[in-house]
Amino acid sequence: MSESSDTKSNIPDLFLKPYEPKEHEDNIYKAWEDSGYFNPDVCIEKGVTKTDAETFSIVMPPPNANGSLHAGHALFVTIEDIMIRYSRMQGKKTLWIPGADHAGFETQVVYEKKLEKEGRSRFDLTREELYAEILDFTLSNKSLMESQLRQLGASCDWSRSLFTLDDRVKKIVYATFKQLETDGLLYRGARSSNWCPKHQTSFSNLEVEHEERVDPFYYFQYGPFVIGTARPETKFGDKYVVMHPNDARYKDFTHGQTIELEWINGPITATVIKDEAGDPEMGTGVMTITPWHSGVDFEIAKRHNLDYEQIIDWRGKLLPVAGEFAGMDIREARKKIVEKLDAKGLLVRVDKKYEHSVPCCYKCGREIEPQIKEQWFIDMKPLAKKALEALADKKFEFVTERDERVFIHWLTNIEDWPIARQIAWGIPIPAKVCTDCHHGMVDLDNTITACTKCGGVVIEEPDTFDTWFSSGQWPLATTDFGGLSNDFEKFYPTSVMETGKDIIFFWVARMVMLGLYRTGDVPFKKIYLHGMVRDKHGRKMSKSKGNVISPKEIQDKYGTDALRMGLIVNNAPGTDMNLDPDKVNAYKKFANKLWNITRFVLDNTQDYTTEATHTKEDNDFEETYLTPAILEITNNMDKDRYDLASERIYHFIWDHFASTVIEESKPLLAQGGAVRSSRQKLLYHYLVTSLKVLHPFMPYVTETIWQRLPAQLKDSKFLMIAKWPR
RNA sequence: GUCCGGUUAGCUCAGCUGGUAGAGCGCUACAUUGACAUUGUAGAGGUCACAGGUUCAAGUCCUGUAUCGGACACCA
Repeated sequence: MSESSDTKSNIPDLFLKPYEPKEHEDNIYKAWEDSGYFNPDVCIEKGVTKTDAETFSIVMPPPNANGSLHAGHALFVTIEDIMIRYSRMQGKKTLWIPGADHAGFETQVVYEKKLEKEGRSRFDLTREELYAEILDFTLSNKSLMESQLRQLGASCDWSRSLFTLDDRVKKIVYATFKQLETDGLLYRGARSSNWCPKHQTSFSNLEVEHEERVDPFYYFQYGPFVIGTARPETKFGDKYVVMHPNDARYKDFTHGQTIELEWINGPITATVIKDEAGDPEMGTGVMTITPWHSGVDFEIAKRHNLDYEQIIDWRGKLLPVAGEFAGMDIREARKKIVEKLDAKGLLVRVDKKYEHSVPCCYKCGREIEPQIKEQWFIDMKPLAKKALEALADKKFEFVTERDERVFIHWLTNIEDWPIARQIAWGIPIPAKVCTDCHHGMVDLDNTITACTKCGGVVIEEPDTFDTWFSSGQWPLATTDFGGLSNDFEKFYPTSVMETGKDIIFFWVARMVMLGLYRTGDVPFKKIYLHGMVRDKHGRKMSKSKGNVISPKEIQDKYGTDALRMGLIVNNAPGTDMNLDPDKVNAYKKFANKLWNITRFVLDNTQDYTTEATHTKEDNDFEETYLTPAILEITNNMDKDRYDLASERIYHFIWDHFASTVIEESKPLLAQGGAVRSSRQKLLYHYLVTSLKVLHPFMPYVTETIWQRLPAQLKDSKFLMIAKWPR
């Protein structure tokens, strides 16, 4: 072929070797980032996006900056990047704001484990020292985490990246804290709280897991009564005996009546309390109460204005009230106390198979010890009411409808939120506490020197915020609410909140409530919740099972595009998805298939000129197959069914484009003349369309190919900003 | 206890507003200097958990059963 120039004939040669992801991904990402097109302002500046274009924005759930990204991160990055790239190709003003989470308690736990390995302990360090060490640790992890986000192909706007401890965040969080006080929605009070004796902090109910257990249930003689308990170690201070007012068995006892009886460490005086909390069906229908170490008991005590006393200290050891058992760990004391009561003839019987659920620390599994503690609480009912109204008014919606009912249920039954944590790693609570009357005062400017209520001496609040309190305001911080830029006006409410369904209460619900509270508007219009990533047999990934698959190792082996496809195809929104390396491998092959398709097309179109026109047959062919395919794919994209869209694209390219169109083209191309040039035009059209619709899913291989296509075929320099086909 | 989901090919899962089943992997046989062995062609394999019901017609809607799982709440 004398007329083909050297440069032309070299083009297919670029595709001679199989597609090797590692050779291209880093360069492609760098080219994207350098182009500035991740930033919508740059897109407008350079004429890629129209000034009056529709806006599409997502706030990224900031990954914890305390380790490597796991498969769950890879999933959310993929879903959100698909949304973002699709939106950008549709010409929308598209913004994806990345960030990093200091992840308060989570990170402190990770760091404590690291300390333990080094033979150190958090309790050897001052708060300031611990904070400084964790900050170093977090910042170095943050950059590692960000480079992993880049490798996954996240087309987010790094110029707007935010860290949850940045001043901008604190400023908003503090203002919210103050406003809550002003509006009477913040209070400090003694309440039963979930205390972890290992981690030395309290938790909200969401951070407590309930473990099903079978334990012995002991019946003891308590004066004239037989009481049942699974927790003998709390019984030292029990001097109230409670029963239902209508329980006929105990009608001879009257409320307030005192009874002398022999107990663990000698004779005591007990008082009879008639309260409807006493369940006649449970045990003997009689119980003693330990208000300091049981939320329910505390409520009973408050109703009847009873005394309460701490029995177990903050480390889980018995206090002097336990007499000879003082200082003993409760886990050990339990047996010993039963032995002693048995020796005294007070053990009536033991039911060995008592099934119940025990509250445990979600992090270490240690039994939660309820403790009365002065705590900061937010009155959630008014906030929840607004959120429910906004949902009813369709201010926002759920993609996965079944989550809506779960959301409503939780908000309807919401409890007050304890927002203080007794840990160093977090945003300090800007407040003073009165040492006399325990009144708490928000003090943003550090100006309060005496109690505003009683004039007493105040001390600085040592606790930090629950990390979800600040995270709950993340959409405000990332869109620069109250700041100098006009991002808030442009991008709030954001278009979609995409995150894991495991944090629907922790995070999503609180963002809705706090967003509404501060701005009067919801933080996002749509909620897309994904499930958990499991191993290929559907088992939860865990280190102990040894079935953890890191995104990095999958990317190294099969490429980022293949990983993304493996996470998306055939995985319906909101369902748990299983990551199978064999499936990922199938998409590695697919990338290569596309690579070779390109090679074939370029090989057979070197004499193509843009003046070529379609024959009627080819025109009809496109109308019959290509146009409906684009329509169907686009429809599924618009319905957030990326699982269906990606599968359709896969089969369109492999079964239709490669197996049918290309095969049928071979003899037609050989005919030459108008038939040949028409086919060339059709092949190009198929190729360009395929690259475009596949790009949100497999951005690297499609962009790599795009960069190697002749300029005459392209409507933009980068596929990333090319026009979505119609 | 309250609520929610699943049960479809050997494995992992799709199947939208009802019309006698699909994908990936795996398996079997054959092909191969032909854009691609990271391939092609052909094929085996499913009474769609079970029992009733609605319907001309039910994985697809209703009721119940079994079984697995999840969320929330909670106990003495």
